[in-house]
Amino acid sequence: MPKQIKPVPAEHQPAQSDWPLIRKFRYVQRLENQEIDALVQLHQQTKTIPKRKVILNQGDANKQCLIITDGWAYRFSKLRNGNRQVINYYVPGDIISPFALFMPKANYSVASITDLQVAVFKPDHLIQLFATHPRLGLLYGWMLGRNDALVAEQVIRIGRRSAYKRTAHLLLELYYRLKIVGLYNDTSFSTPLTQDLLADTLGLSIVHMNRTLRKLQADGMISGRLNEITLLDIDELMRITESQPRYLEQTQQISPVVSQQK
Amino acid sequence: MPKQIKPVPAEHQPAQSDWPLIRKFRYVQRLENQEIDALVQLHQQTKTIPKRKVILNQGDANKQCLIITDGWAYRFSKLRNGNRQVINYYVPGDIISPFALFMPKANYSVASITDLQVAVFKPDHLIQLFATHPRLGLLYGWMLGRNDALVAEQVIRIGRRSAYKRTAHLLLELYYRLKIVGLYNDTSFSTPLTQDLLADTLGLSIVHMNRTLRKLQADGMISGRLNEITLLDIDELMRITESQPRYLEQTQQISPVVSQQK
DNA sequence: CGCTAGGTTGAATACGCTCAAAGATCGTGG
DNA sequence: CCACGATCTTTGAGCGTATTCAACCTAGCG
Repeated sequence: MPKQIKPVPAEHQPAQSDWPLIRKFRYVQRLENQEIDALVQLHQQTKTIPKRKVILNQGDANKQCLIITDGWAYRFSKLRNGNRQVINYYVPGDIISPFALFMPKANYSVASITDLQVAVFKPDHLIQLFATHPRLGLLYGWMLGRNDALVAEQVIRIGRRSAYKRTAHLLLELYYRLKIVGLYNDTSFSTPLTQDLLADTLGLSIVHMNRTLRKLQADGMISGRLNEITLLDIDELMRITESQPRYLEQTQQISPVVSQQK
Repeated sequence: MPKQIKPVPAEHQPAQSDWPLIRKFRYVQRLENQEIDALVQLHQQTKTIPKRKVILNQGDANKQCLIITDGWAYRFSKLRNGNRQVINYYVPGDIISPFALFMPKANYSVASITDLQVAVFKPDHLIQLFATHPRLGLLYGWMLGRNDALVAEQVIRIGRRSAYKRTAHLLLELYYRLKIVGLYNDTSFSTPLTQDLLADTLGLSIVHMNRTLRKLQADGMISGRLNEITLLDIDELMRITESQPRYLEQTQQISPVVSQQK
């Protein structure tokens, strides 16, 4: 039973179309009803995946795309010595295997953290989706670009930031991502993360991860546990981490009018 | 005057179509002549960019795509304290701003290392390119997926690998990437990298970068300077870094036959 | 031939790691 | 409803990898 905060309704859209992915798209782009319908189609087939399960192994065939509608997952690589590195998280509205249409095999493993509610679609489905709704193709591309920025940000975090700033920066990022799909509560949000997983995300040891979180707490930056964390001083967090959620938002209309594609 | 090793000719293709980007695509996919022609079109307008110049600033409008045909560049972010983190390199055959069609603004800065020879095209050009040649759309998607793997690999490198392994791993990656576009010589390749730039790529200090390179040399793993480096024991390098150039290659035919898209 | 960017080396320091052990918390079954 | 096990969190102590500071060396270029 996922303990997400109840989503706040977006604008005024029929309940059926209130999937997190659609919410994410509508956050950056006005959608026609037709387009919304087509995206709802993508959510036709749903499936549940138990928590703590490896969904995809490095090298597996990329047979399907999964849209997360509830729960969290992560993409990772495991080294021989047992070290694990988390590349990115998937939260509601994110697609697992977004490149399935283009790449025959998965380059990295993916595992669920919580029980997962997903919509399954065949990669091929995208071909006709984009042919029928070119703007959705552009939105899909936007999503890929956003994912790219997310991973680039992860590089910067672990490459040139101290443990303290890494942690603060990631927490901010998660806050903003969840906010976009409505999974927040003022300056609090809930996560299924453990310190262990966070450590493997930020390239730190568990011990140091713990000490860093304690320090953020002692400094009055955060409060609560990971399962329900509150950012106490967002301005200061933004300042010290030099965060610019710009890479999450890009609020301009992507393509006011797309040239008629035939 | 870029001092690249002279490319070896790929298969048996007219000289005009021997652009690195096309070579990269043909490495993973058989192309029809029509498709090659269309890609050659993309290279119509060329341009030279001087070395050590910032080509794109974080936040700049993504007005054009640049295909590198000669030279190196890198994408990076600069922090307030002066720290710089390199996210990825661009070598011949790579596209700068591949998401320009989808994202209005650049999320990160890009700078040239060497003098750059580039082909310039308008992002919009891709729309009709993909409409006319759907398989090129898939190849473009493949390229984006490959870039994603490249950055993910960078995360793993700096997150959970020692300085020694990071360095070895990056050198191997560069070797394989250059090999695909023909810029290699047995187990040697030339780079315009400095230890300073490498350090900012791998999240190390210059001093430690230097010591690490010295150690790799002392261990008989590499020889020569960065401007013309030789990998002396590729098998061993692959073993200790657990490298799997799979993420660069994915040699399967991406889409034997694409369903007719109208 | 001197300047400048880049490379090299030594020494002291620090950030984060490992090892070790003890508390907390939560789910589950008796 | 309590007890137990499993997972997760916390804390202490010693160590090591990589950092910083400082200096000197080297090579290419004008």
